[in-house]
Amino acid sequence: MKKGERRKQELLDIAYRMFISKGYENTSIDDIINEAGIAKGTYYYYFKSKEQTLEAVIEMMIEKETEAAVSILDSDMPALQKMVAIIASIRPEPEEQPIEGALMRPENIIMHQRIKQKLVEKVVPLLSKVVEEGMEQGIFSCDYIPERVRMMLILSNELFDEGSFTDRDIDVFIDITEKLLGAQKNSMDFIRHLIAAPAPSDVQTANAEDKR
Amino acid sequence: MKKGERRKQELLDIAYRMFISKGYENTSIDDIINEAGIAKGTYYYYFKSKEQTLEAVIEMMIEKETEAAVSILDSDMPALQKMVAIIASIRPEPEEQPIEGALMRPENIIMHQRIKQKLVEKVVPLLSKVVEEGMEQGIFSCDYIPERVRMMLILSNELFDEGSFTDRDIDVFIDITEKLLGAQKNSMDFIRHLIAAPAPSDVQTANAEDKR
DNA sequence: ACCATTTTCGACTATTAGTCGGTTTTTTTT
DNA sequence: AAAAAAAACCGACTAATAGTCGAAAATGGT
Repeated sequence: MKKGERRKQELLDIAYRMFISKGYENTSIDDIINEAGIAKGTYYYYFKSKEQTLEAVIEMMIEKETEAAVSILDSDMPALQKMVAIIASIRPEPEEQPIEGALMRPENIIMHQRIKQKLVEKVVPLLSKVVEEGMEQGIFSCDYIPERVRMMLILSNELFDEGSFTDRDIDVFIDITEKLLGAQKNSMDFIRHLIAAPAPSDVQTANAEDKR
Repeated sequence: MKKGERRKQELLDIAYRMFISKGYENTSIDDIINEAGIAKGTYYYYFKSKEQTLEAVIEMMIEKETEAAVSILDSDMPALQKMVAIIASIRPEPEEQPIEGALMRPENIIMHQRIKQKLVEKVVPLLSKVVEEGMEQGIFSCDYIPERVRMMLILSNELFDEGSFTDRDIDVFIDITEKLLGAQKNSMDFIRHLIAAPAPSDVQTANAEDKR
């Protein structure tokens, strides 16, 4: 009952790596089992189908990405800072960025799409909590919070996940986010640093800046 | 030089119908050629690959859907009315709605995604023109028009293409669209009629809060 | 009638997801 | 420790399917 779990995790890790690097469609079961050094039957002892493997892999990714967000939520920073931190935490890590933007390549649309969908699903309640806190702190002012948060996330996903966005996109996105949540003009300028910046660290400074 | 064109169109029509009704993934080349009564080789004489067939089918759909929009643009209604008409014209026809919401089913994500993407690409310039006209008419007031229009379309696609949206979603979408384009409060309520049929429009309360 | 071009054919290959009955390994029971 | 049961594993096999290829048939101009 223990060995099985380890094996399943091993297969999951391999699948994860291969899906990311070569894409879901371009990864065959044979690829996976060769890498793992096991037989076909063993693979299907652990997974009902390739499809289901994808499901599990995505589940795993989302889990990993949201657990950081949850701990941020439970901390006691001010709402805006939480927002910064959470949004930063759900941006895909560089290692997860498949080579040559493979995630955006046509053959990987499925995986990409699913990840986005699940991520939104998971993050909406978290960010909604933050917005509620922000309302108490007088930073935000709006109704229908989950719906608004969801739209914000959808927009951010669709606009910025693919590499091709402009400064104008960012400007408009900030503008609309502020209006969406009823925030002060320019109060959400920190978003700029979360998106475009090739600079690695500096998540802390984001908050420092918007108190002008 | 004539027969070929007809045949290609015929295959395209068959592929279109089958992709829509059974989904892209669930339609095999054999399905198509059986329906058409031709041999494998003939099919591949006209199409390089299944993938490329999908490309052509989508091209065809988009073309059909946008040509109506273009003629609306060229007419001389007031801007708001044009907007209504164009948005209405790009909503998928019932016949194109695959059975049982097949377009949203996982196996059809690819096709669905591509259609949305291409449609946005095509419609952004058209609606941008309308918004420009609307600005001259004093209805809208904003900068970065194409970016804003694009966001509006992305949101509408992601929110309303799948069946699962609420009245709240519509309310927030209207609110945000007005703010996005700098339109008068409630001036874009007509969107409600373009999206959902069932609900009576009494749920006006959404924006009552943030009037300041 | 002849040739070139276009169109058509269908058998064949290659890849791949998934199945199945049996074998080995591990754990539990006696 | 032996036997039984359960878990983990094996790999040959099936079925589906995208795509290839060389040859045959239709077409059209001269």
